[in-house]
Amino acid sequence: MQYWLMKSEPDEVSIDDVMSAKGKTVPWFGVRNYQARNFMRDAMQVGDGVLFYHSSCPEPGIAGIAEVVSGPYPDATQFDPRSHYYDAKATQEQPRWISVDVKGVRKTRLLSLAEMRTLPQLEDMVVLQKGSRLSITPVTPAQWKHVMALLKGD
DNA sequence: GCCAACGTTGGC
DNA sequence: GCCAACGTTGGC
Repeated sequence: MQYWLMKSEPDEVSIDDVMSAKGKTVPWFGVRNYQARNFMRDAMQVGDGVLFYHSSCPEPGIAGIAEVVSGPYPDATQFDPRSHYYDAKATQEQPRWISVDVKGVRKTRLLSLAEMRTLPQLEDMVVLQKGSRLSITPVTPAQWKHVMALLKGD
């Protein structure tokens, strides 16, 4: 059992989109970075906890709690020429990119990036490190607990 | 829109 | 394998 922070642009998939999706579950598509892909492929397990983070938006920050509900499988968008995420070098036989399914647990108040940066308990979070751009980053149990406590009831 | 930081590509 | 050029991310 591990914990992750996963970034999504709310214009594309917001926490509200997840909570209103069928089964509150969405495929995590569009990851096109090998490090992030490898986390999904090699480390993530069903039941892992996810901090759902809104990025590239007016108020970036943690917007909800989710969980991993599938193992890795090929990301369908890599095969779709009309998709923004199309990858001509990917084939059905040899896919390059993968998805996992993520299920919304609950929407929370926004724990903004600015607030996160004020919390000493979170200062070592990978996502807060200078220059960190990875869309999927590990979260320690202590960090997870602290965020859960902060968002309890919100 | 700016720009720092990082990732990828491709020539050599 | 090196590394310059270019592309992307993402906060501000």
